[in-house]
Amino acid sequence: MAKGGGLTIDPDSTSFFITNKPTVLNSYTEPNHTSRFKNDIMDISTNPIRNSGDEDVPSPASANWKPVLVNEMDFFPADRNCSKESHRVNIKKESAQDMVIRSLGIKTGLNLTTNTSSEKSNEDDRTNNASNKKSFNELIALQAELDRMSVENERLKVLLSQVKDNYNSLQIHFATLMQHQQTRKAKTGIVDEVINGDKSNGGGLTRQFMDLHRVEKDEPSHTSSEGGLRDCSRSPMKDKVELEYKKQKICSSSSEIIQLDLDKSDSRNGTTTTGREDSPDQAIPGSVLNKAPRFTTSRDNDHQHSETLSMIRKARVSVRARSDGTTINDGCQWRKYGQKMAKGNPCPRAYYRCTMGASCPVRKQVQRCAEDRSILITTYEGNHNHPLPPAAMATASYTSAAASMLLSGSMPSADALMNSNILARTALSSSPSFATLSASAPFPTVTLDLTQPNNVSQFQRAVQGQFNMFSPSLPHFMSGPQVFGQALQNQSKYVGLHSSQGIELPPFASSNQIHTPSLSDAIGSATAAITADPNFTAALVAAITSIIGNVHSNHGGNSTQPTTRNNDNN
DNA sequence: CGACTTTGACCCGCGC
DNA sequence: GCGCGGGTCAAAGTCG
Repeated sequence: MAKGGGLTIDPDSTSFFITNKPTVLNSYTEPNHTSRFKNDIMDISTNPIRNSGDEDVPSPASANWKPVLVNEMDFFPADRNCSKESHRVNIKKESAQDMVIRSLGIKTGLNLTTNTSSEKSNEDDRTNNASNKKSFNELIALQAELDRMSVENERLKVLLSQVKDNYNSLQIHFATLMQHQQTRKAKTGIVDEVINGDKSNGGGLTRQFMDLHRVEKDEPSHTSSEGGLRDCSRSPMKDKVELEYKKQKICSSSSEIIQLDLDKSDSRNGTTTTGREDSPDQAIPGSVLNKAPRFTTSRDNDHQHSETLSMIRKARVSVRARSDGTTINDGCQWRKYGQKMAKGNPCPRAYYRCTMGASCPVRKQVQRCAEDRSILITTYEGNHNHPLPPAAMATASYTSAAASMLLSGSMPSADALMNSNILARTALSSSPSFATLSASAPFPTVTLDLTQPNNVSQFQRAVQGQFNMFSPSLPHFMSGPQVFGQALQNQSKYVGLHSSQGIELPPFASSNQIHTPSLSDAIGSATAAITADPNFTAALVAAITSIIGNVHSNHGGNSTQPTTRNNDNN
């Protein structure tokens, strides 16, 4: 954003950020950037009558007219249709404003003039009316603006509520999978790689998730043999029926298992649980749901909780982009604390730590691709514990959007989020090449491949389409101004201009070069920002793992998984 | 002089 | 238990 001073954007192209709240947005506004929204406010409140020839509103034909810097969101899509020339916007607004005033003028005019009509001269009346009307115009305009913002606020509240529901659903799904695996472990006593994962706090847990669906799929066939291990008094047929029921229950909705997990975390956090008020324990007597919680102790839950946190902490976002520099300029400050030669890659891997916060845990690894050394692979890990600078915030949208697409796909409902098959399909269909999930990496990793211009273009289109739909399943932070910053629009338009014109995007600007904004930089800082939201990271981990698991099961454990790729390229 | 980079040593998990 | 590899530490060096 700050580095995008030279970036001018055609205002017609900012069509997909119309749903944000203006007041919040302004808090992210850099004062030296033109804001159409702020201009609108100023036009209405301080300068209601302005002709197209006014000096402070340069005409597009004039020499000093410049395209509008799209540094903020435009909340008035109706205005956008005629907003290419700012003075037309003013005229239109004035007309609409006058209409409002006229429509209200009957009432207000009577109130203001009836008491004075018989006591003052016509000149006084005209003077008073003029001044009253002027101030009243301002009041009316402000009131109208306030009303509009209130409506927008209400709409955003509804949207936020929907997003919260979606997030809860995702969390529930995650907890379900965890609990299901824990239950199965407790039942069968099978010692597999999951247990190995317990020691490694991250890698094994990933595999644990990847195995979830495979295990689930194989469960019926294992039931007869494992039944004796679990409980000799239970018949295989009974186990099978209960397992089938459990599978259905897990796939369809939340359960007591989930509720217990949520309650645990809630009590730990000192917050209250939203939603889930049913008590399936009584509702389904004798079902496996009743028994399932008994297989897991509080110690197991604690361990599971720590595993979850660890996994969340280990979730990574990787970006592949071309760059000549040693690293990408992503808006954050990094300190190099190590460098190692990684196996299978002649290029050293550098380790960086975020130094913007006192004890910011965010780290990133930078390594050149072995096959193509012009490609720089940057992997981010951890959550920022400090506010991100505008330069980093601005570009956060891209990676966030990529992850969002993986999370939400095109599905508008929370149920869709629960359906990881759809998620996987969406991940395949909507982002087949520029965003991939790593199944073989030790940690769940989202990889954005921006080395191909087509990918950039595709990514930009997908992001734009996603935001146009503004799916309710979009994570809540995705709707915030911290993500949809003004420079995002700059960046997106920048990308759009280049991609649409078939011009290859500039390579990564290195930190030690004169910096010009690029999508690659945007991605880099966006990746850093995406990790700033632990809730999202948790949801991301859940979604990724569920996708991986479904792909795993859908392909019957086939190793050739089209949605996965090892971003290590080793 | 402080911030940052370099680089060898060290720690730890994992596979054999 | 041992070796390997990834990740981190910390002292020394470098730079502005």
